[in-house]
Amino acid sequence: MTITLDDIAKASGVHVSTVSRALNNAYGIHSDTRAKVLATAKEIGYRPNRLAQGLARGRSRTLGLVITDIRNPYWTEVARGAEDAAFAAGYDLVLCNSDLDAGKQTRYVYSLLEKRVAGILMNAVTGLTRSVQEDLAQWNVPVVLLNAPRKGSSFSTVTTDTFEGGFLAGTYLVRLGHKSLAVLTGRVERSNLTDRVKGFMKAVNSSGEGAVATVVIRGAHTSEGGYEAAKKLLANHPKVTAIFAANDVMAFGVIRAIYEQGLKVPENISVMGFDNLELSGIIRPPLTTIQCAKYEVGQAAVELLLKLAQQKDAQLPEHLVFGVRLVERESCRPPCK
Amino acid sequence: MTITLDDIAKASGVHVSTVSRALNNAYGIHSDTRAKVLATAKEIGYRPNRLAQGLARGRSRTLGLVITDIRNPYWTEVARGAEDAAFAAGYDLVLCNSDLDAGKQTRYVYSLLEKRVAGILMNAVTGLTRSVQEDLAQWNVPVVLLNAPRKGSSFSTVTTDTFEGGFLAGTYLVRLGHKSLAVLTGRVERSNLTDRVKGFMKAVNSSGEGAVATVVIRGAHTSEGGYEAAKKLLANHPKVTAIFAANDVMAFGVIRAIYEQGLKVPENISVMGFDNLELSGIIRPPLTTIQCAKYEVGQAAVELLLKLAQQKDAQLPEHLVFGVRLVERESCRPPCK
DNA sequence: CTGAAAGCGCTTACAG
DNA sequence: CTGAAAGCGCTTACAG
Repeated sequence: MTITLDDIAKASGVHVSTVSRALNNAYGIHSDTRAKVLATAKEIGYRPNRLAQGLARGRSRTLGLVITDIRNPYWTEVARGAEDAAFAAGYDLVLCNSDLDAGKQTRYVYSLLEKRVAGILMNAVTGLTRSVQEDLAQWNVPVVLLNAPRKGSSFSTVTTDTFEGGFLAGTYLVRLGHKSLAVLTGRVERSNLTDRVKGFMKAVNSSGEGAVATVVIRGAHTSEGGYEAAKKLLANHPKVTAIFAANDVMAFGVIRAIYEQGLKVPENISVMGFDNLELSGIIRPPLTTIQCAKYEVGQAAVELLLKLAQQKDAQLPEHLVFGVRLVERESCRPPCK
Repeated sequence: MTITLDDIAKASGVHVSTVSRALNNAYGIHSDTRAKVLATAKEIGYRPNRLAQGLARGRSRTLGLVITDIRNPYWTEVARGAEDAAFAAGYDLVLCNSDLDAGKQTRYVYSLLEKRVAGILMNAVTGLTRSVQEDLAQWNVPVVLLNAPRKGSSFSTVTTDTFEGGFLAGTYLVRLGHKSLAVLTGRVERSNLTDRVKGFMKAVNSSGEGAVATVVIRGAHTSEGGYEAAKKLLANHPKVTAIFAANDVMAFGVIRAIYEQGLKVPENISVMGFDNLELSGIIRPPLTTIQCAKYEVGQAAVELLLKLAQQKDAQLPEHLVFGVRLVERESCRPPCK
């Protein structure tokens, strides 16, 4: 039923190995032969069996993308960039939502390995036990991490300068005159968030303006998480005049919580996000936030992965960092006295 | 370097075919043998080569998901539902963003076919030429479409009752007292949108209230598309008091355009969406919209796909339709006189 | 430049 | 219940 190399071989009167070479554009093939093979392949509607190809070559043209959750708009953008780059290179992308669950993450990784993927893009290896991480390194399949590099790790990374982003945010709010600031961040495991918090803290504490950002509240990095964290914050720390949410989605929840209390943004409380999602410019008030690469991160990560995959043996890990920029919109202003 | 069935066979003193049967839990294996094989497999860290398995079995445990764009939150939800269902069944999901581009769609389909996927989930087959569609049917791989069934098509579908959704929206706005309504919809090819517009029109025209919804403006089904369409509408049809956007994302853009004109929602103009995205309850004003299944659509589509894949030969197509429900929030009210 | 053969790592009738 | 063998559809040294 399905058409194989052998069918082309018979139809064009050459050996199957010659057909293979012609199709793969290998050296040492007479151009007439190649032309004939290509023509009959097209004529009889040949479609290569990628499974057989992968088995023979020892590697498939597939990439794995393991992220927390595709529903987080940040990852959605990253995924789109990754998929576009993969498609452009003739690879396809397997989507894996780990929910940052160690068990799922591990299962995904082994599943990808078993498929002999050409490379793996991952959110983070936090959650993978040391033994799984070693296993992963043993398999000698290129891995690019999408979070900040950890010292001693052998994995490459493509990421954003989140520390700088946090620093910009902190500097901006302090300049606006805020003295009592709060940070809403995600769970501890997400080192990314920690970096932006560190940057923010540094800006606030080193400003010499007497501003303080003692309040750090942790919640899920979702709009619901932001909402809950903000409610807690408003109840316990009424003097806070500016809130830095660790990402825009959390900021959306923060704004909702503030309005529910009968307060307004930015009149009563300033709110800043991080990520600059498309929607952040659309909601009201338009959100002041930190612009960072998302699509480009996914794209660059795939390109790096493919480059690593091209190389013979394991190489030194590479680290790519994208810059950030503050996007001033309407959700922040000086505190009212 | 990699561990194969043969290694297990040697290590446990049985033939490779016995190892295969033990691992696959086939009938007619002595339980002691199985136990021993399983134990040594685990001990030496065996990982099956899915490529070889797929080749031998003639099918891989992979599913393809071809959608317009993962960045559209509607598809994001569908994709997550699909991925969860696939993961639960031990399959993985290849993500394909077609942008509704005929060429890309075609390339994706063939790419999936070449990988011998167990099934394909697709946005729509519009864009595929008749010959590609026939080709697809020939391959005998189950396909589930995520849009309304077309008569004469042999593909199964899992979808939402968008006509009813449009009807609910129209009925609601007319009851509120609106006489001059507008619809903002997407490009013509997206039959889904057409159905919801038809339902809306029917409700308005059959209301007996003298309401009219003549204005239909087409734009991209993105927030930008909604923004542009609304600007045009506001300029040319100042009497319109209610706008039905074909999806929530467009509605976000509509609201932005209205505020930019110095008007307010719902004070001056009511706005309704369709989809009930998570963000629709978070923005201000919270959006009145039509709730429809998204995650569940993806999930059900994968389950149907897997069911079809289980069956021997081609079956009659199945059609699953999810119901809808109006979610009343704050973006609509009676028109001011 | 091309053919013949072995091999990639599994599965699955076929014997026994 | 288990072994031996053929086969899935390619690729790739090895000869010539």
